[in-house]
Amino acid sequence: MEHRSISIADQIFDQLEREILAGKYARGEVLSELSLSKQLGVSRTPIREAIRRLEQEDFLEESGRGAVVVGISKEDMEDMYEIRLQIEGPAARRAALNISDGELGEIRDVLDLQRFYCEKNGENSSDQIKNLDSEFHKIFYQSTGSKSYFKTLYDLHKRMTKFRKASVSKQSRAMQAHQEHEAIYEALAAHDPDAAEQAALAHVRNARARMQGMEV
Amino acid sequence: MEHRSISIADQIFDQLEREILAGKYARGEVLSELSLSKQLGVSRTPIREAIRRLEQEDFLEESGRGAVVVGISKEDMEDMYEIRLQIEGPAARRAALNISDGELGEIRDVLDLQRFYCEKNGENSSDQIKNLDSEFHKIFYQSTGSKSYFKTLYDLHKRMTKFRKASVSKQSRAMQAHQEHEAIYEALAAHDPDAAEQAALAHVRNARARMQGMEV
DNA sequence: AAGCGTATAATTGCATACAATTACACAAGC
DNA sequence: GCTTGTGTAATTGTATGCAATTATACGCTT
Repeated sequence: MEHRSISIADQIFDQLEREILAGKYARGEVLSELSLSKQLGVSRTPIREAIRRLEQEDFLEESGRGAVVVGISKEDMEDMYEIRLQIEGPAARRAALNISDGELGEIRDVLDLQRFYCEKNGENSSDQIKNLDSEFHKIFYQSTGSKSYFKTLYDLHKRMTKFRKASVSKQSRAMQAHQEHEAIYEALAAHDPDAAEQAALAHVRNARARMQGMEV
Repeated sequence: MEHRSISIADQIFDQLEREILAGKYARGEVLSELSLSKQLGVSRTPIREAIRRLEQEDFLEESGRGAVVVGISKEDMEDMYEIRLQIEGPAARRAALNISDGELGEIRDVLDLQRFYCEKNGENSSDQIKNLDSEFHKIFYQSTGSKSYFKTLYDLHKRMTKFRKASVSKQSRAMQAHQEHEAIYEALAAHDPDAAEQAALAHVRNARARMQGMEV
């Protein structure tokens, strides 16, 4: 084999990351190795590894007693939107030029599912919509063909997801975001850099506007 | 105490990161937990933790047999310069407005030392100059007062450092970079956003030009 | 009642043992 | 000659034990 198999530590890292991004843990909440290990039925070692990696990602922060969940301030959010407004245009241009048919298909599937959940508006639709939102941006950024654009933008996106707990839960806003995603998709499918840039920037601007109407 | 004390794992993480950035390990080289633990005289546990954090930072990559040092392509470097050109201007403007006297003093000290090593051009001046270069950018980015600008730009800078093995070793280029740093310092000390933006962008452009004349 | 010091409980840091996986070499078969 | 299979060595994955650090509660002093 070329790669190590998926370890317990990997699974726990993914799970904790997902849960943190989903807002399961309040900011400032303490995660202790021992309690997590008892709760999840594994030893402290893989838990420890997952926590350390999350600390490295700045999702957790060490303190005297356990790892605490870090919060994001509204100012941080504004800064991240500002940064995205500067680099997401060129990224969209690249994506329009480089995106493959396979990637377009993946995005198409994601968007169809997203529309489904938006219209359904069921019990846990909110989490699903947020996951699909991440998936959309992941493929979009990957299609730039640039490791650095992808890493920079996707890191920002993950960070921002943590803040958007309640934001996308309102159906009208979720639908609005979905339609902006569709516009980006159209531009990418047409391999039109100008349209892609415009659509991507409009999406960031609108997302920022939606965020600003919220309380922290 | 509020914080955990500096652990062996932390020290090893710092050391390995520094060594990787200094180019001690060739790209593709394999770091095994056991050999590192024997070599450094500690158990595998802290080694393991350091390696996992470095993997999280994309400096190492897991493979079937140990963690391998990841390389950076010239294309990646170009992309990172492109990204920096887009966000380093606004960052410099913020820094000019927000920087404290304390931070200005720290930068002053770093630049004086850097000049010293540039003129000395001794045996291991190259490593020192590179460390001071990182230190300069670290303080510079911190002085934006924005966590997100700092994280985004400093991440990019660390990544790029890995590539610049031989670049700053040439004395003339090191001195050139130093003078560009001085120009940024002047603008920051004068709290002049326009000048800071110009100086920062000029530095990025020149660094890119210096890089482009190199072989991979 | 407020502050300080100590004892104790909880938690992390590290080491080590063992299991499981993976890679590698070498030989057999086609 | 190339592939395939097997055995062995090397390496990682996980659990656990113990030491050390840290936080917390409680009693003492002022």
